[in-house]
Amino acid sequence: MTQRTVTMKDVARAAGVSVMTVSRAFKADSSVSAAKRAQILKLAEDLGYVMDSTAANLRSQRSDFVAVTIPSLNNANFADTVSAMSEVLEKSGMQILLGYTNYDIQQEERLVAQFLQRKPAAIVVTGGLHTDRTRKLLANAGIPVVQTWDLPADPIGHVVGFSNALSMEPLVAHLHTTGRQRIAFIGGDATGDTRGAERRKGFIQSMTARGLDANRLIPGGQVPISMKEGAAAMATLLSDLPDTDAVICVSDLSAFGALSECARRGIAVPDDIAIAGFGAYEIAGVAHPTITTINPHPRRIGSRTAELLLMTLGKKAIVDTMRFEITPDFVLGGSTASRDDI
Amino acid sequence: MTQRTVTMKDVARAAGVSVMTVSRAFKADSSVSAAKRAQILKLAEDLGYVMDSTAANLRSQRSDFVAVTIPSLNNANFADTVSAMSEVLEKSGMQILLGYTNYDIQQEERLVAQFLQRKPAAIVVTGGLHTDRTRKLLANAGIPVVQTWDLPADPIGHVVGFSNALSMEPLVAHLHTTGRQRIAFIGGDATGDTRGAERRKGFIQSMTARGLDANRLIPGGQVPISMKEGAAAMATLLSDLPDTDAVICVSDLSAFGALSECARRGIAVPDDIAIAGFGAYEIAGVAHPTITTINPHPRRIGSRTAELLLMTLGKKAIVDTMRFEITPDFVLGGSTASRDDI
DNA sequence: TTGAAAGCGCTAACAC
DNA sequence: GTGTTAGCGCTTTCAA
Repeated sequence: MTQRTVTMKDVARAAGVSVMTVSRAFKADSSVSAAKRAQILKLAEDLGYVMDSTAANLRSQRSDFVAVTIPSLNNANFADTVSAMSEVLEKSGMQILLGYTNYDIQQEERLVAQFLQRKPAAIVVTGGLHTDRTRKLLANAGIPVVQTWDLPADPIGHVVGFSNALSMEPLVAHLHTTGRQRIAFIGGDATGDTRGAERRKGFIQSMTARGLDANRLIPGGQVPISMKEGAAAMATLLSDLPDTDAVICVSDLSAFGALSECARRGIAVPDDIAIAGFGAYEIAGVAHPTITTINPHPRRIGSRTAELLLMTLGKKAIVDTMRFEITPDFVLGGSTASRDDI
Repeated sequence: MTQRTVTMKDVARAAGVSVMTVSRAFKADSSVSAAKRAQILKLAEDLGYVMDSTAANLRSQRSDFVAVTIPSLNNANFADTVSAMSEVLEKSGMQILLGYTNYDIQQEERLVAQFLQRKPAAIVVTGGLHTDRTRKLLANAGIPVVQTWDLPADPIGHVVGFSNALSMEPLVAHLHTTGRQRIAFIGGDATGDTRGAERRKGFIQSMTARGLDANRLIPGGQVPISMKEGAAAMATLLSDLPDTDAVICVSDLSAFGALSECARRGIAVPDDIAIAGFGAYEIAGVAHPTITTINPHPRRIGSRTAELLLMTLGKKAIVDTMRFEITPDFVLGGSTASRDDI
């Protein structure tokens, strides 16, 4: 419980060397004799020395961490993206500074401003919609910027994402070709969830392109639309538009809520109504029946982002921006089996 | 895209004042004239100035962030704890530096070491089991330490948690008094998940105290035991010990997996077998039937921790350690309804 | 209310 | 291989 913190100077004095030698002993690639290094590291450990990376970063004018903002901590898909990113980055000795925006671009602005004060090596944000000030801060930060989980029309820097709108097409195609005609959409109306809104927009486009009625839109409520809200929306759908024969939900969580509401009411899925989701969350593969969904490959988004950063950070200047497009995959579940198959 | 970063000096020159005045203008409580402050802040914004908190922290020898480690990002309960903590802390202008250990105390050691290099104002860890070096690092850090989600016998600093072992008692009591005799336990065997292990231990104690057989223990597999593993464990249970009439799962996620396995096999819950979980995850309230569970109040753990820190950080020295015990609540669901009720 | 000087702990740059 | 000097951008301290 010593109160004065042990500094490099203390270690240097104890080892009878200069602080510079101690500094070098802590860097792998330097030119300290092996014996001296071992002695210094041992001594440092005994003294309880902890390097002050605040000072190191200030002096060297660089840091070994990447700032990342996600909409919500409590979302397995974003968590997977961050985990995968982290696994790649930590191999190069980099860390992630994680923050969440609560699906609020004002909150994002505050977070980005705070993060930039810490001088990260790069910054990764989720989505392509930001406040003007956030855009300005990011553009002027002088570090690599990556926007993920989206394909912004007017990107700030690098992009690793997919089209949320186009991701709905395989679902609509599948439902239509398996004989569904009156297809509804749950969610995508929540303020802040731009990706959900994009998916609803894509649903409308795909329906309209097929000459199907795209007006069966059920609001999902507060962002992030959860299981309970999915169940409530399903209840609304069943009472307002009882002839609906299929429903696409903005995520698997709401789809599971919808599914459980059907179970509760004794409505057969997929016989009476087909249900599809988005995200390929674990529950889609475990629910009974399993839920047809779209896998946007969250881990791939994370690892591609990390690889991109490792490439870029080697360079002295930000030469040009890159754009990685991820292709979401259709995942067939029991919840949309065609009636003929039953 | 200017490459040289704008510093306080640049702002000072532009405003025709000293850097000290600029510095003061950025602190709320200082003594700069209102007009000058407004002018300086405006100028700073125009120049794209971003304060370097690396330098500020180094000079002032303090920081405005709290380091937090959790076992996994992908866990709604830990996410809730962090969210609640964050909401309280940000009112005092503090931020959270979040890292996850992947349920591995070696990984935790690395993370704690890295976090301490950044000189956080305090550090919060999940659980009470750490490597010797982690304990030493935490004890010597000279900052408040909080262990959460557990009640360690030999705490390092403050504690905000509950007894995972004792949390099983209400479940066993409930199942026993509603006529269940042959009760199994799924999970709690995964290396790294000490809280799961504690719950299994508590299950055995509660069963033994009632003179019930506590040997129906089904391994859940890799940590964190998920829905799929819960389903697989249920399959094992049903084939190995078919006369089992109730099962407690280490978490609601595995409980839901178990429930869905029963649905798949046409086994009636709770008629043929009762299922209970732990954690009061959203799915427990949405599944059909709803799942009986224990609510450990993850948000309360987070907000209590944050309040404790705000109290402590005001003081100059760490005076004495505090211990907040959270009381988990029993939540009755349909998955354990007594047979007479059916 | 404002400014000048000093220095937080470390590393870049250069010397030997 | 090792040491010396200077200084990263800010805030503490003291003076005016």
